[in-house]
Amino acid sequence: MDFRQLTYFMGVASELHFSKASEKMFIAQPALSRQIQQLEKELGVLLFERDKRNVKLTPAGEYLSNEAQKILSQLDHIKHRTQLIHNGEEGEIRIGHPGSAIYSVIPPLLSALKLFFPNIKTNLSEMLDSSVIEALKKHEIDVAFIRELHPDKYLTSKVVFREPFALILPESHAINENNFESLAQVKNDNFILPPRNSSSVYHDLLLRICEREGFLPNVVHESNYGATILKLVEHNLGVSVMPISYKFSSAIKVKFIEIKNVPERTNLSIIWRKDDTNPVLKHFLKVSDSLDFSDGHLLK
Amino acid sequence: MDFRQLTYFMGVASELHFSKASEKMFIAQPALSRQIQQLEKELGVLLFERDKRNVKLTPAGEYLSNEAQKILSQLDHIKHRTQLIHNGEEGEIRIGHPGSAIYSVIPPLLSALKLFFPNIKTNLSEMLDSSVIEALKKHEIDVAFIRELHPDKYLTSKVVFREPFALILPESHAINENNFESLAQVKNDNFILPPRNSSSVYHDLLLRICEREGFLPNVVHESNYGATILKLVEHNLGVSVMPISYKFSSAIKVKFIEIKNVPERTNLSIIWRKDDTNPVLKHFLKVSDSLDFSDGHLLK
DNA sequence: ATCAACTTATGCTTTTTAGGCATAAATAGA
DNA sequence: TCTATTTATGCCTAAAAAGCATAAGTTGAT
Repeated sequence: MDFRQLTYFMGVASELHFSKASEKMFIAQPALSRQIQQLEKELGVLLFERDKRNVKLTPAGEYLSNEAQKILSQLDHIKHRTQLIHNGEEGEIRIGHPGSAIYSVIPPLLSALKLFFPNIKTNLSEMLDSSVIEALKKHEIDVAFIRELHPDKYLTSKVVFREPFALILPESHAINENNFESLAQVKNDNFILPPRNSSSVYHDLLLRICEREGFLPNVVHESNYGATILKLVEHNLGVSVMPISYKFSSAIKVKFIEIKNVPERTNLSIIWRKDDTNPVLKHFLKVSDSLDFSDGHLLK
Repeated sequence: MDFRQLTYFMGVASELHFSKASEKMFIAQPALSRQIQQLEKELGVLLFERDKRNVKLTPAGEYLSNEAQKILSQLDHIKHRTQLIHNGEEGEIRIGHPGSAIYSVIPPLLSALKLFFPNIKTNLSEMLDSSVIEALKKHEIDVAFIRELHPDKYLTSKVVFREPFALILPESHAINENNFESLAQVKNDNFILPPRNSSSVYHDLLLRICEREGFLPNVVHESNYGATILKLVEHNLGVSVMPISYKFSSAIKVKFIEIKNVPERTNLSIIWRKDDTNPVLKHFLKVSDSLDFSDGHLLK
């Protein structure tokens, strides 16, 4: 049973006339007759009752024509969707990201993606930098945002966003936007930071700044999650330094004071498998290229 | 896109290895490679990523393999059911019948049909003899039970059941099983019968009997429907003569007295289109042939 | 009754497609 | 570097499909 035969069968079934059907399908009538005969022979089923004058469907033919109709249109549909997927216009992309990215690049990126590729689904997983590499290699995600880059043979990455740090203070803290001048002013405060091993960027950059200011921060609490750190600050357990995009996290009773007049910035990079040929990824990268994540642009 | 190609594609998709797949499907590996290439070319879609060492599905190939799987098994199913229908083991038969047949041949016939052909559906339409011929010719029904035969070029019929008449009396009537001897005893009663034009059998047979007994029945009500006649008798509006199988209609307050000692009988025939090739009909006729509807057998 | 018109089936030939074999090309691993 | 492995390509053969001519059967008109 061949799709060609099935198509021919549908032609005859709708015309109930071999000659007319053969014209419509641009083949000679004997060829058509024989294809139908073959189909009937293969099935062991008479599909048409024909005398020399009239052609009509048998009950089995009736049934087959209904079902074949469905199958053929399903097939068209599948063909079409396969092509969409090939072109990357349909599909899913699984994105790993640090919590902070939710406050910066992710919203405009998803909007743009939806706009240009309405049939691409996204699947977001918040994860720590330390899990991202493994998740990519295990094919658990297709692309990720990451703050800290480790060169890797199988991965490619690109910086997409660069932002200053902010000093995070409890509402009641004496320092504010107006009287803040440098980190030296909090040299005696307790600090809450991510653990050194899971995220060396903050540490190293912060240490560099502090070093210039002539002190070492006294870390009394550690947490991997930005939201947790914010809560601890809110409860007066210390101060912190975080990417300024956390300002948009609607954290309450906490002050964000941009640390200006220092060169240090934190990067957000996008990272993916070098050999990933999924066309959806290409579109994702294209869309993220097209957006302007330049410093501050998204932080208004 | 060809059914064969899809099957080959599924073979490679499940093995992810052209050579192994080709062995499993008993064709040479180059032939298989080429068929996949053709499919890819036709779709304009890369289905496998192959380097010289590994073969894996692209996202589009992944999608297609899921869908093709479904399509192929659907197709198997359809093939099978088409064959069942061809063999008459599946399908529907639409049966026209007079109300009375519900009390005689229909129950055992449907049971037997269900037993031997569990996938044949039946569709019963109660109709008057006068509608049956037209309904058959319009293909509204496939077969019918009928009391009165009119020879017809396009129809074939066969008597399947023969039964005596019964005298139908209201419960209060003086005559009963014991004192009944002949119809002459009700010669002065009012009669309720079907109209002469719609069903001449009762009339003609009844008139023949009455004639022998030396009277003419006085018809005061007419109805086409047995159930109606029984109701009228129940309400003391007259007496009637009907096929004895109405005894099983659970009519209440009505007496059925078999008219013995007369040769007249009413036939129930089965009738169908001579040229009907529907295999379900063949089975239906075979089953009805196999049942013993001999006089009285079903009337215990 | 015969003939013309029409419709599907069959015989034969050509064209197209599929499949096989040998082998190239490429790559991983010893 | 060599071997084993695996997919792709060239070329030929075999099978299948399609075309053309025409047979065979049926209907309806003259």
